[in-house]
Amino acid sequence: MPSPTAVRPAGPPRMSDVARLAGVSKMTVSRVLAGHSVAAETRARVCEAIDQLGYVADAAAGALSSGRSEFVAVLVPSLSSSNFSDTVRGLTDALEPHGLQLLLGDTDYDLEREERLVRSMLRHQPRCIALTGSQHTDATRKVLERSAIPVVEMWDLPTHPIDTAVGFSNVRAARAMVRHLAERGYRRIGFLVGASELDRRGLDRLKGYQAEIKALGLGEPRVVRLGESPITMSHGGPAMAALLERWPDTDAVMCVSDMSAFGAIMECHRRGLAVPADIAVAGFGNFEVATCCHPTITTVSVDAYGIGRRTGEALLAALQARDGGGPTESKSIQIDYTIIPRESA
Amino acid sequence: MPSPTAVRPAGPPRMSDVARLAGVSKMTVSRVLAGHSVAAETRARVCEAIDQLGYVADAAAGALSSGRSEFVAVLVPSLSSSNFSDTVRGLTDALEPHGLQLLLGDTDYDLEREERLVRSMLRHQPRCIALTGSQHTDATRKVLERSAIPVVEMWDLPTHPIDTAVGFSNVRAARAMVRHLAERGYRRIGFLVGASELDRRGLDRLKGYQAEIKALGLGEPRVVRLGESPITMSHGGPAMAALLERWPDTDAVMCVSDMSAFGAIMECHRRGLAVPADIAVAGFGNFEVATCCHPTITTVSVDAYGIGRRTGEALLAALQARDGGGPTESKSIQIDYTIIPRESA
DNA sequence: TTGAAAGCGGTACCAC
DNA sequence: GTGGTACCGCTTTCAA
Repeated sequence: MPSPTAVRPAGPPRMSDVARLAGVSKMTVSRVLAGHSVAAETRARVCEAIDQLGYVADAAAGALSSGRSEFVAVLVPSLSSSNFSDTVRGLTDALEPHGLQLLLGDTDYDLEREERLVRSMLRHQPRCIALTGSQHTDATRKVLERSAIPVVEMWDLPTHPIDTAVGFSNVRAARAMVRHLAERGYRRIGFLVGASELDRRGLDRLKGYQAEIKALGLGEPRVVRLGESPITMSHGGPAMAALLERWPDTDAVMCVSDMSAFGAIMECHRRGLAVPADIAVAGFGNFEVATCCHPTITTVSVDAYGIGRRTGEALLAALQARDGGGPTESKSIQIDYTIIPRESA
Repeated sequence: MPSPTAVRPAGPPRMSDVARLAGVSKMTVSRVLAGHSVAAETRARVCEAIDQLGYVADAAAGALSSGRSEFVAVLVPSLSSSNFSDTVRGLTDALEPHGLQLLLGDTDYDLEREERLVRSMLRHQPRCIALTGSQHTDATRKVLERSAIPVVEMWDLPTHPIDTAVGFSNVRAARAMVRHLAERGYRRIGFLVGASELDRRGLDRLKGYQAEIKALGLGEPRVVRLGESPITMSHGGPAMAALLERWPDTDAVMCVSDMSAFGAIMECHRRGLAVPADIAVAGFGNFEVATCCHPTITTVSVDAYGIGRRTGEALLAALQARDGGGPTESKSIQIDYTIIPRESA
């Protein structure tokens, strides 16, 4: 025996329910929610009704109706790398206060997967999107262009960014580290990096290493390529072993990340090699392990959080420019990096 | 001079555009997209039109119309902890093949923030939601109940789960580790943990430590509470220092996580203490650092990925049960943990 | 300051 | 197998 007024089967309350309870129209409820001007008394009644019903506005309906979602799509290669989770935090801090909701995905260093994720996220009509790196499939580029939303590429400074880029030159950062080691008197410098072609930032660091070794006339590069991205702590040990096997007289090792450097140092401990007395080790990224490890690790500090923060700000600026009808000017935003000398090199 | 056919201002193509180009109705396009039965030839024409226009279906419209989104809300305390990012990966692997999209948020170990995020995510009408831990504000519980979607709590086995739980007893796991150390002959066992009241899993481990120390008659507990969650590598050093200051004759230390244990071991290195000869150290979580560190760290291995995976499966089951009209049976799913003896203890 | 009507872009449902 | 129609829940627009 259904009561004559209760027609809807059940389900959560709707805006019309709130309106009825408050004795106003849907529009007034909508205005209260949007923070538009409504008589204080009316507003109070509406708020009370909302509370009483536990009303939660449907974002999908709102997005459909207004033609704008509150999503920002964000793609990083790996969520478990502290690098990228710091970047995500920066993005969150920049965007959340503006009522934007991150739609997060990890590509697992796989460009095909990136493409799938981009497509999937685009279905939700994000206001803008942040990608990591400058390498994307042609299809990804095309679909992004067609979507016509602001795009920021992070962690790199591509020569031809899709739109805006926030990052630094991994090539130059690596060169700076080679110079640092050379200035300390090291001459037989090796480099440990992953074997995968997918980690462009790692490959850029390798390229920088090779270039500077050549520029300084330090002989043949001593490169060990081993393991998959993301490079983790387990990488450094075997890579260091391989390096010492092939070039036993190596006096310094640069690693593609602090994770690898840590593994390398532990391998030295196991072999009874003193760091840096017998062999110096340098990392990249200034991860926490670099400061906690014994010895502490000389590294390149990159402001991962800042990359996220600046990316968020760039996206906001692009959205505002768009709303204001202003020109969407694309640019490259350079993030600083610093060599941090510590005990290991 | 706008052409007479081009009425819409611009914007991305719509389903009606695809339909017109393919010479079919919107419904047929919709069916093609949904994989329903459509004549092969018709389907081909529609697909071609989709390709040609670069059409991307609007998920918000679909969700509104069908009354079901493809979102799964997921809340973890911290994205940068490898524990939780492994869990997220497990969830992704379980849910993505079913076309579900993760809506990810990190609470930063803050229950108020969790409440805000839950509210915010609920606006998107997620099909279900996974939370971390068993502690939530009353408002969070209420709003979840009202939402009437399946809820899974991860990483813990609450006595009164909201709905379903996937986890293990942190109390019992910690007790097991105390027993392990006692069996190895250690008697003056300390415990390092964060000072915050917010990390319930850490506090449960502390509780387990205290209970087992008492049960075994190992004297007064030696507890150092220091630092904020999430506990990172930087925690262990100062905490170890504080412990040795207060109880210099300590012969073994349990840490709330491997991160802390690593920091503690490095502190021992700095002080010239041999691990485990002078002092044993045990961790929790079986993080990568535990296997790479020298000495390798004795720890409690927890299947973080499995928690995510099982949670995803539980959510899928709940959704199916719901669709099938079956009863939504709530339950606790127990995840295994194992003591892994290594060099450090 | 408030309300009524139209419609956002899809899908469910029922005819054909 | 395919098309027409109503409608999901909200915001826009315009009128009162």
